[in-house]
Amino acid sequence: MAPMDRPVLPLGSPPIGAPPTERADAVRNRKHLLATAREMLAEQCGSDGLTMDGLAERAGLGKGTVFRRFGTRAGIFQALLEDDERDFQEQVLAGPAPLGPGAPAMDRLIAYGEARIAFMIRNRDIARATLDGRQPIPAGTESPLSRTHIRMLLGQLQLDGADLEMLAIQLTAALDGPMLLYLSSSDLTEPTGIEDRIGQAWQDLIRRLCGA
Amino acid sequence: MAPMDRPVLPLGSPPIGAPPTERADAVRNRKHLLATAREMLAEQCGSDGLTMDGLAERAGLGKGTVFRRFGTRAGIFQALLEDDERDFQEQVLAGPAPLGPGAPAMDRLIAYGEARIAFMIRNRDIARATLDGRQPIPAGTESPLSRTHIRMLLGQLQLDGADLEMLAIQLTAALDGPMLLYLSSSDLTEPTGIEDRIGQAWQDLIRRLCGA
DNA sequence: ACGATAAACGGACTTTACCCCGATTAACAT
DNA sequence: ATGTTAATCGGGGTAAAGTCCGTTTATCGT
Repeated sequence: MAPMDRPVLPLGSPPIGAPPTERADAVRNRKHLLATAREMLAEQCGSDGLTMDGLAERAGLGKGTVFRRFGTRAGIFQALLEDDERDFQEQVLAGPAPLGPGAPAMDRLIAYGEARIAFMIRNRDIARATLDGRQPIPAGTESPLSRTHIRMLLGQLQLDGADLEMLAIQLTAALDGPMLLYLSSSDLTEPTGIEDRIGQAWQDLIRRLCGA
Repeated sequence: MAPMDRPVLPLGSPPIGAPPTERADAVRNRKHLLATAREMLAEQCGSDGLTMDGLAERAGLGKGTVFRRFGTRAGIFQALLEDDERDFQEQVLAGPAPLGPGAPAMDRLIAYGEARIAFMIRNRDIARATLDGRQPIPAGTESPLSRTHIRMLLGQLQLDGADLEMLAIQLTAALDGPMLLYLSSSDLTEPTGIEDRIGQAWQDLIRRLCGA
């Protein structure tokens, strides 16, 4: 018999705990499902109308596969949003200042807020569909990026005596909350320049926070 | 034939547009349903386990009635939360300072935040269950009180040049967001004194905003 | 009191999210 | 190449949300 203590993990991929690699067909199926989901969203204009059965059938796969990949209906939208966040994230980590590195922390914070607001308005339907009242918490997906990035920038400001972790959570909520919870979809669609208004308010909030 | 231009509205009750009065049996049934819902929540410890069929059966009513009264599953939790908010609201409007009137606006704002945080932690299960990703927006229920009250207090502060409506929305989000979206239920249950920590962060946030 | 009317009731029906488990197939070592 | 293993695939099954419409009942004018 072969020894049982040889390393099973292929040395790569996500940390520990998650299955080391994802089988090739699984990867292929996930991409295919996400692409199909986007098609359906584009055609039917609205996150309703995207049903699990419908998605499975259109993708030519079994219903079980869809659920194993995404766990829940909200999970699909979380995956879609995560996907859209990828290049956004790259702009933040390595793009031009002030969104990217190189500018003073406060300027980056303001720039990040404005970019995030635009992103959330653009993707408001998908973002709202990630919410699921019966699931414990939207978990990872919901702005681990926002929270982490804001936390980092706060650390570079001179805010003595503040609980930076908690402040980061509050600011993340102040950033996403309006689009996620408090402004109706029609508010966000109106040509009133609501985006600029929210952005302006964010800038004002940050400036006051910094005592400037 | 009787003249058709006599007033049909019984001169009272909500503004215009809504049916003037609610029939007696409708009122009775709503109260009964809410009470039954509370019983079920208390017994089964958790907002799951409260099903529309189950509620209807236990209340001895038809399913159609439940849906006409509350529209949706989330609607039940919104009604429950609204109900719980009633006495909270009274403390705010007419209770002792600094939560009630009589204290400086900043003190009231801080006191309101702390009270609201405690309230949201106490009712976190119900509050989260009011969220429904497929519905346009949690609508009225979701903190018209918070937003309005915060807006009012902001008006009493000397924040020149701020968009007070939008700032009120952002602060409402900063207040409810942590419990609603970003802290897991286990975080909120831990005996770590998380409540004080969030409250402290809120106080700090408000003080910085006011430049103090 | 009583009849007309509009609202509320009730439960069967449809749709959809989510579960389960036997069949299938990729990944890897020999 | 090929056998072994473990994960994936697939689709039928369950339960719960939400809809519909015929029936019942409260309300109000006479």
